[in-house]
Amino acid sequence: MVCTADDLLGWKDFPKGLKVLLLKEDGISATEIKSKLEEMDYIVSTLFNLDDALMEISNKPGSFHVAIVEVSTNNQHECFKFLETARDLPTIMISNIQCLSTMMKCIALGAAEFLQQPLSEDKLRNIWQHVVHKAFNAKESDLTKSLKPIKDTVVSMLQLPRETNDTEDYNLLETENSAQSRECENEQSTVSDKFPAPSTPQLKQGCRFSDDGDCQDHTNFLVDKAHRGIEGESKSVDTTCNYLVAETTSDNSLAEVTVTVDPSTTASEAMIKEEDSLENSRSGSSLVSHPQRKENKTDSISEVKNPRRASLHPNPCGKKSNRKMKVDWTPDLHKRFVQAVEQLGVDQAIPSRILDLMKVEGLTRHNVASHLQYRMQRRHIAPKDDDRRWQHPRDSIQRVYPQKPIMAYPPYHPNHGFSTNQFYPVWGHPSNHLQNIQMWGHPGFHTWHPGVKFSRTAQPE
DNA sequence: TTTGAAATAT
DNA sequence: CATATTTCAA
Repeated sequence: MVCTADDLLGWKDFPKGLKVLLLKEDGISATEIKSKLEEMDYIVSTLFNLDDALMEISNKPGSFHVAIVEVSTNNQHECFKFLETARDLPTIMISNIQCLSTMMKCIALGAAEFLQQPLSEDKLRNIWQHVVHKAFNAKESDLTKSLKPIKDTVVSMLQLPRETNDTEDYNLLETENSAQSRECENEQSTVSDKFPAPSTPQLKQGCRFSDDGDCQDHTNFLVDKAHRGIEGESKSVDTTCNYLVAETTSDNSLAEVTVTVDPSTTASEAMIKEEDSLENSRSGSSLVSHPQRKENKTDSISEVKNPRRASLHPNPCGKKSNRKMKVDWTPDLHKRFVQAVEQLGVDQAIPSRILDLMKVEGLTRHNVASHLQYRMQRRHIAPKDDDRRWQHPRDSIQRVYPQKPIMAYPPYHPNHGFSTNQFYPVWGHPSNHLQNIQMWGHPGFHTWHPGVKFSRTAQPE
């Protein structure tokens, strides 16, 4: 092993020490590539035929981080076999031939990338990306001994120093956000913590960390995303990142689009909502970043964090607000909320589940709970107006429940048109808001008693 | 630990 | 007042 988890701190120049298996029949150019890679501090083992290579990886499983395999017209079969055998090893195909079907087959068999020769330095230098990609896509249990340290390292690099100290940081985050636009290039000791996070239109800046249990740091988010397959199978490792974002279109339907975000510009999109802020441009409300105050749950690498960071960013306002910034419940955000609730049905519509369904990064369960409560109260006080605002004109997800609203209905009803203008969210028919309150409070209680008010606790009026 | 309601803050 | 967060008891 090049590096164990304990070596993390010592792993200064990240790609350094990654072990590369080079399978290439042409010894001369193999040597060339090898030496180039070694200049970049990769550790290269050259194998000249398939059998040796396969033996190497089977004898010492986990002893390579990445493989580079040359495919030619003659050895395709062998290459395919390699790919099939070495599924766990990120494998980069290199070739002098340009055969689409060969390329496709390689990729289909799991090749990480197909590179045309000659190989540029950049291509070679960046092969580590596939290792990281692999490390993050593999299930925790599948992480080999060689992959685990990689992941840990990357995690530690992405880890935010700011999470230990509280309040001070988020003001600086704001200032940073405006200016940090291109801080992505030279990361060494101060590794970027602005790793571009996926963002939704509502949440233009994807870096909001909450301090409670809902906190998902970027790393976790990425991992999570990978596990859910949201990001798709894209193995291409580029300098840009593909993000899947949800976009609310004008007709109120939720569409998913993939956008390509250049990491260097992502942050410029960040917008912080603050009372004095120069008007947030319309397009985006935004969640804002938070002070981190309590424990950091980043067990394994907690000591990696960089305490200097805090002092780097004096709090310009001297303001010590521990209070979280408000979440701006934009119509779009609210829409997602409503849809989540509808999908769940009233029985299941509890904050944590709603939160799950909403899939809005940075939003906390508390936010959702609060919103839930608030909306319910509103409903109680001013049912009419509010209800109107809740409805989604062309969105047929909503149903009218003339009778007892029971939950069991399919999650989506894409184009179900209603001709009535009596659209009310399942939980909130204006004339029944009291009952609804009762129902929300007591999911198990199914009898519907119009006009009877229930509440869990006495309501001081 | 999570929830809904109540208390507060902005 | 509106609307969010925080607190708190269950």
